[in-house]
Amino acid sequence: MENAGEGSAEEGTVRMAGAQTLVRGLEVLTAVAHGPRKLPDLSEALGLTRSTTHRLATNLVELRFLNFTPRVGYSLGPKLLELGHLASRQMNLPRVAHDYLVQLSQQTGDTVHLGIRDADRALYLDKVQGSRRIEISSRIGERQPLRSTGIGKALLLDDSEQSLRQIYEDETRAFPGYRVGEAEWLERMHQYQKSGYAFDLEENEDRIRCVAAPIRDAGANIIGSISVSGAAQYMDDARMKLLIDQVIGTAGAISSEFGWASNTRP
Amino acid sequence: MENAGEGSAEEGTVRMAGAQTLVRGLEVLTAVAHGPRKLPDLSEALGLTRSTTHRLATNLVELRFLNFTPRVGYSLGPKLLELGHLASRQMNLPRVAHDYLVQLSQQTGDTVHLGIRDADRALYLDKVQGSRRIEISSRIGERQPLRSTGIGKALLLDDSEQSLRQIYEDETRAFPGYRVGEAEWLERMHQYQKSGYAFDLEENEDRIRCVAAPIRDAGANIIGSISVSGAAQYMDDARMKLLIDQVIGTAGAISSEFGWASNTRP
DNA sequence: TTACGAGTCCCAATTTGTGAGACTATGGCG
DNA sequence: CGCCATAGTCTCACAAATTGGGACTCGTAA
Repeated sequence: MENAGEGSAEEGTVRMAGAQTLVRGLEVLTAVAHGPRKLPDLSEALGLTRSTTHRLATNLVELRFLNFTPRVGYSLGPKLLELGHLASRQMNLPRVAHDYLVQLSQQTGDTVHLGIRDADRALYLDKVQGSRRIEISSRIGERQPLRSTGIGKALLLDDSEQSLRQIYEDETRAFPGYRVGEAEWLERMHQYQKSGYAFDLEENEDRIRCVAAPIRDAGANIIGSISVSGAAQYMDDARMKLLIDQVIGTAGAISSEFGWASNTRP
Repeated sequence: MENAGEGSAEEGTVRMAGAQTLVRGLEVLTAVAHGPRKLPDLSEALGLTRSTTHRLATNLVELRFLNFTPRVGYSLGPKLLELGHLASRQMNLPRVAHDYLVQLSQQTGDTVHLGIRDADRALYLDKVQGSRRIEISSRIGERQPLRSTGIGKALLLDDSEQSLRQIYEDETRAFPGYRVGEAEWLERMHQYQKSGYAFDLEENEDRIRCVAAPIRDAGANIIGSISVSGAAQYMDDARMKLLIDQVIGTAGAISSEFGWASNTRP
């Protein structure tokens, strides 16, 4: 009852339901994505004849999905810029992320949060309650400090040293009494930045620990973050270590909905 | 020598060389661009049967060019974000614009410039000499003031009142002796902002007048500008008025290479 | 000049896409 | 509580659209 039983994801070219021409055309598109290509390169890369490739490419050019520059090759066209931009307007993080959050919550049994950066605070956009009987005192729409929450720290993973200092000091002014000193905090943040995740070790709320990771868009910019939070009794160091992969994995899956591809290099 | 003689751009569905399925699929894509659509809407809008539309859409979803949300409809997918982003990396203004500049220069007989904003100055990236025997003392790579050049003013057409004042005052400090007063200048800029073009009335260089217009990207941001410059003797008010449409037209054509679509509304 | 590579075009064979409609699932309404 | 309406999914026989071999045209390099 599955569609196309032999769905072994070989290498891009999976067998699909009746739209060969469309699929091939779009494959041309993605083949060109990695840099301008000439017709023979394309036809070889896709395993198509020159005729077919040419017809496809010509149509894509006429519809402005590709540019053609004689003696240079085909490159991505304006229509993709246009659609890409419109796509980013249509996406919205909470809607796209929600299902992933639910799934992560079920896998871990813990409460999962989604947040974005709102000026100099972390703004909580979604919360999926875990199965354990622990209440976490966060609410959707609430703004929390960046420096002491998992969500917040994950949002800072691309910030410069200077920017981090700035934030730490601003928040110290606004909320005194944070128990991690500046040097120590910066040290930890550097570690998190290298590793691609962040912890909250009962810093923001007593007895609550979190594992968090950033969500990125097509430009690799951090557009949000997720965290798994639990009572310290369930969150010993060993378990937090285990959660890292799951949290990064889920964040990565959401990121790829926003066009992020781990192999995007300038 | 033209491509496709009968190119009356009726309404999306133009007849083209052998790739119906591809074209239809891409039409589905652009139909979804204007907001999430349900299957029946799509099939009616494109004049296709439900079956066909569904097959196309399904394939687009599998390739991540579309998202499907039950009970909501189809929306643009992550792959478009990804390709849009890559496309913007492949584009570069001078290369894309050059041919348009040459064409505009030939049409008008005047010298045409291309510039971008570089911090608080206008940076000249390209210059196409006109047919008249007039030397204009600009050079590619040169940085000029924003407030007194056509190129510069066109770059400011989206700036706020506050930002304009700031720039005027900064440049007054750097280059005293500009003959247009602040109030007058702001007044003119407001007029230009409303109209979508800008003049340089011998402000930057004696006896030289320009007509300029901005180039926009998919997000409607101003990414550069072009200007037609000529000796004042050839550039009376009447001729400048006539040039406006040509300059705006050329700027618009370049803009559309960058995914700008005049009908892009939030 | 010849040779070559890249792009363009043509046409018969047939693979592939098409559309009518049956079928399923889901939510709203009487 | 069950029935209708709506949205989406799937199948199949037919025919239309796509395919690819190869010929043709440029323009550049040798």
